[in-house]
Amino acid sequence: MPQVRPMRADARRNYERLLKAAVAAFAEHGENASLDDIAKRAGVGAGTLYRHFPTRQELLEAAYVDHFQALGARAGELARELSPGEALMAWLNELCVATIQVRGLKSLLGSAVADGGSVARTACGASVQGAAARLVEAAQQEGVLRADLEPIEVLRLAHGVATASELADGQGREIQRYLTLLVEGLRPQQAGG
Amino acid sequence: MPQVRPMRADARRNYERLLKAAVAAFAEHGENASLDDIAKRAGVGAGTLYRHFPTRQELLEAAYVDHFQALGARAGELARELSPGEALMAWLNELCVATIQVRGLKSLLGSAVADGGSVARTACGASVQGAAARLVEAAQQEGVLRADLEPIEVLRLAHGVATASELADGQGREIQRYLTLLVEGLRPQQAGG
DNA sequence: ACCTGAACACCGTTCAAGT
DNA sequence: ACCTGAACACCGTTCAAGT
Repeated sequence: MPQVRPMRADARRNYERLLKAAVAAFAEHGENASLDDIAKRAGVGAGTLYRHFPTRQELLEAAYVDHFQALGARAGELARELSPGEALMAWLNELCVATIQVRGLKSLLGSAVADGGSVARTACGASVQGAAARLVEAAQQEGVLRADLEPIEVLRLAHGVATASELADGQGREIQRYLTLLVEGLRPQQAGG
Repeated sequence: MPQVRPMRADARRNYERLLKAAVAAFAEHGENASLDDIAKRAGVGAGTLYRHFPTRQELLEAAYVDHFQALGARAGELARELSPGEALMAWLNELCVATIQVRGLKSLLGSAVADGGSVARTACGASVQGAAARLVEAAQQEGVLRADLEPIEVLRLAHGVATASELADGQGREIQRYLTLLVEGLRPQQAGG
């Protein structure tokens, strides 16, 4: 393990200023917020931004790492409070709400579940995938979820539900309905089902 | 009805060149292809592009109108060849394939089913929505599709399935599987269902 | 009525010079 | 080792001048 050298004081301060400015800018303008503007807001040169965050993706991940961790932690809470099936549904619902309502988060969540996505093994992707794996497996053992589903497939389908809900009203009032449709299927329900 | 004045000969020629260049550029670089490059390829000034197509969206719609009409026509063919349930499934499958595989088409299909989308009442949006309405209603009358579904909801969910499939492999090998999951639901299948 | 292309504003990215 | 900010390339959009 190579020692991680501590940052020089000015570097550390600039890093934190950049992160703070990025969080604000992404929240305000979405994932395509101007990098130049972020550097300006942080009071640093453009080159300094690139030194700390060579790609927009890396800056996005750093800006949203708290959200990802919160989603992961939330899975544990729900698993303690609810039955496996209910916990999975409740968590997917919150995931979809965050996907739509937290500006800039959607593309990051998308790449966290994309095939070969660069985020897949970062802290961000890992926490969401780990949470999904635990909830999905518990629901499968209870027999309330198809056994042939991979956790990442459930995440991808939830991303699809969020996308569909976003098309419906841009806010997320249809998330519950579309999630239910996904779980129950589009075929007519059996009487007494 | 105001008479539509025929275009001046040079204007008409430029319009067609722009459209041809746009089709090629969108196919090559996706929906964000450079407008400046399109004008250059067409051999016209940038201003001429804006005169004919004031927004990127309008140029996109013009470039993909054939695809939309083909999708609409395809619904009729499938309705003649298959049962209502099968026709709907087959058409949604083709729709998802086009969503993923035809470069530049996805965002246009998205806005065609978005709430209050500007495309909703253009020829593009109308042909897809009309096709979906006929297939959905036929399937509902056969009793193979939930009666509480609006056609546009089915289109939105299909867009979600396409998105999920795109995350899976970028091509569409999972479309059939994810569509089936949507129709049958994520709950375990009943024995003999 | 339509076209051209220069002009402007904005953004991402790099890099020489500075500390 | 890190920072600054000018420089470059690229793009979208507008508009004065031209036919």
